[in-house]
Amino acid sequence: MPFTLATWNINSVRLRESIVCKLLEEEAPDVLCLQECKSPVDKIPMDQFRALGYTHMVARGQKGYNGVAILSKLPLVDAGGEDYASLGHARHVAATLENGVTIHNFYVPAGGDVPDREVNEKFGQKLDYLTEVRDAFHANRPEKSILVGDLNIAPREDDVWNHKNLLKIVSHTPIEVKHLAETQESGKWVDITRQDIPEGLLYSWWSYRAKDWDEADKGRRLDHVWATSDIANAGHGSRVLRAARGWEKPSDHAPVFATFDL
DNA sequence: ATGACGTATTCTATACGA
Repeated sequence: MPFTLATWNINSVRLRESIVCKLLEEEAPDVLCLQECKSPVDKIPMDQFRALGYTHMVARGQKGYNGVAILSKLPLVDAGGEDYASLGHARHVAATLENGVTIHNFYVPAGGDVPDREVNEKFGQKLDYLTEVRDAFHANRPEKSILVGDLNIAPREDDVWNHKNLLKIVSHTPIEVKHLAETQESGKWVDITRQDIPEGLLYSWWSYRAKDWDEADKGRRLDHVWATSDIANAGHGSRVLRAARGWEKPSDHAPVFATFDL
């Protein structure tokens, strides 16, 4: 049975409960992975989501920051959440579907402003986080798995509005791209979005600070859908719901979708 | 080059986002 999955950095699930419901009603993915819920798990507004058919949730949360959740119409089994780099943050959760597919939902650290770990501890934490994830996949090679989330790195030249201008901007520096590539390689992950849409500019995030985000279009592709190579050929139908960036009181991220025939 | 905006908590200021 094919299923459709979406990943969305929601930037407060409680403040944006209404647009989460709008997405669930209008697009009806089978599974929705959220990042930056900024809420303890027990304060996520599950009743509204449940009423729309999303009766299953696996989540990790904390007060104020971070937080990841997997909402689903399909039954889920909690497959754990790891505190990579021992930051004490809720940035990862995994769940397994009845078809045996495990979904990993990540919110990788943003990394601060200065791309130098000697002067900016957060940048080092971002690199260390990716290194720990890389080593975990190397030690235990995933199979039948999907990895989604806000990875906070736009790896390709056509994942950003201006490659040259962003080479020294956190999210597009060569060392971050290298760390992300090593993490991808260690799990034999296939970038499903770029498998489906191999060419051309593609973004999933636009800053709140632009006067007209749509007109300026200074975006970055920070949100990703990967799958292990054994199921990558089942992935198709990738798209970014750019319109959601223009909804009322939007997140600065747009949802990214993919469908898997499994 | 800078600053632009938005959210949550510590709440009329600060930390964080990228």
